[in-house]
Amino acid sequence: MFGPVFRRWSKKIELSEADRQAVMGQRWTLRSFRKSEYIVREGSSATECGFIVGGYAYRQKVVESGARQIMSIHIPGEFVDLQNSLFAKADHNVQSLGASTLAMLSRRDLTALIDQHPAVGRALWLDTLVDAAIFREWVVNVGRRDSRTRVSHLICEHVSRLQAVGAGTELEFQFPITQLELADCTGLTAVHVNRVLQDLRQQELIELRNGKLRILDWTGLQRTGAFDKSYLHHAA
Amino acid sequence: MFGPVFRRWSKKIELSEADRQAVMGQRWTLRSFRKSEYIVREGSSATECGFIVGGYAYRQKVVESGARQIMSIHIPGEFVDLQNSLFAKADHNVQSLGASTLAMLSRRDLTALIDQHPAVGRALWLDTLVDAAIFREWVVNVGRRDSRTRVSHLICEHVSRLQAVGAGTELEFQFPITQLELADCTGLTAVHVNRVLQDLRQQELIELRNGKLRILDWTGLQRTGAFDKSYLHHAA
DNA sequence: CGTATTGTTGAGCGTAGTCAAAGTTAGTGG
DNA sequence: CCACTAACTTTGACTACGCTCAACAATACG
Repeated sequence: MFGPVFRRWSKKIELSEADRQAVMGQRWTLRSFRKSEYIVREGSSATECGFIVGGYAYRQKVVESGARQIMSIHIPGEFVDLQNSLFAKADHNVQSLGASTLAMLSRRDLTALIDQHPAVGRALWLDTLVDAAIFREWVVNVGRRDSRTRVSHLICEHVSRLQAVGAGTELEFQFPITQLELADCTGLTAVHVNRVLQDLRQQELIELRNGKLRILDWTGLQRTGAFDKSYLHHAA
Repeated sequence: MFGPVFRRWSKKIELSEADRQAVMGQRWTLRSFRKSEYIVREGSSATECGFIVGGYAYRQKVVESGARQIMSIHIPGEFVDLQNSLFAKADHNVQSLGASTLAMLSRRDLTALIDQHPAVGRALWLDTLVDAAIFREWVVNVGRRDSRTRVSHLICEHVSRLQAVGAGTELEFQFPITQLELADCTGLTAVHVNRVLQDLRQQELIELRNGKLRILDWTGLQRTGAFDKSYLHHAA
């Protein structure tokens, strides 16, 4: 359960065995979420904070017109509502992408943990800095790239992050994202995403079907997506 | 010189007199930048870190096609390359908007300061969390709002942040942003920004001319920009 | 005073959006 | 296990918002 968390942290900071034990020794509560279920709601005061054990989750905001914009997708081992729980009120929503399981900890326990183990606090800080780098990249993606590049870039980022926590170099993942969600990630419409996906499939770059993503040409996909992973700050 | 910094921090965290003295006692170096001059370059390893004393700066990335996307604009009192200096390599550029002056500190001094004064470290962490909230809002702005709303929202954010550091409730600011820069903030072209600005002027919402911004109708502007400042986390 | 930068205008175009309907897959309960 | 339904994907025709290109005007600047 803690594997992905420590694997991620180990690339950025060294934790002592005591730090690790402290993290594992917390009173984590496992909670399951169904597809599209809300994990955190904008405006609520988060009393809990947690990381993903299985599945995916995304951050999201809904604008006046009713349109939704997704701002990031999170994978196992990542904390999803740290930012929200450190502020008085959550400024965005978090939803489950497909079904997911999270390990939750009370805000109180979390602050105590950070106080007693500064290295853990530092790790969490670095996490939020990487998160910020990813948000910046998304501004660029949505602001200055065409539809094909946008969608490809998104896929590249996701695959690259999975690889970094050791999901291996597999070229076939379970990725239960719908075209509507993909559209909300890229600032496009579902109809247009559909056309882009057909194009990418025809170019034999990827195949995304029935919640399963298959990378057919990883190099070509990175080229098409103008992807340079340095903003992810994966050591090595 | 430190006024805006402490004014901002005081809304989120309490600093002791010792903390404050420690900050002011550092060996800050003042540096001036000309319009559009680079403050940090992508790929460089930042050895210094600093905050804006006067003027503005923005974060930016250039994509393959040569297009530039601006990801945030920073005002006096804000730290601009904290994120970059905590990583091995900067993952984006920082440029001066108009002429600006920054107070710089070596990375080494900064880390020492944080270690000796945890409250200062905490304040900086909260800063980066607010930064992240702003990046998220920009993703939404660029991804899901039409051009008029986008430009209005950007202006609202800027004014709102200035007010928060006590630039008063003035309705006329010096804001030396060009239409090209505005376009790079919003993911539009300079030509289209020009047309949007004419529209906003005609609707008697704002007037932006010769580097001077005048708010004619603050309520109307917020409505047009679908602006809700809660994501800025200004206490009170 | 001359030159570079920025702002403005117009005409035509194209990427992505809208709307609507049919086809497909997944999920649920009888 | 099948039937029914809801969610998602695909297709086509048409539209529109914002882009491109190009030229000219105004402003800032050295």
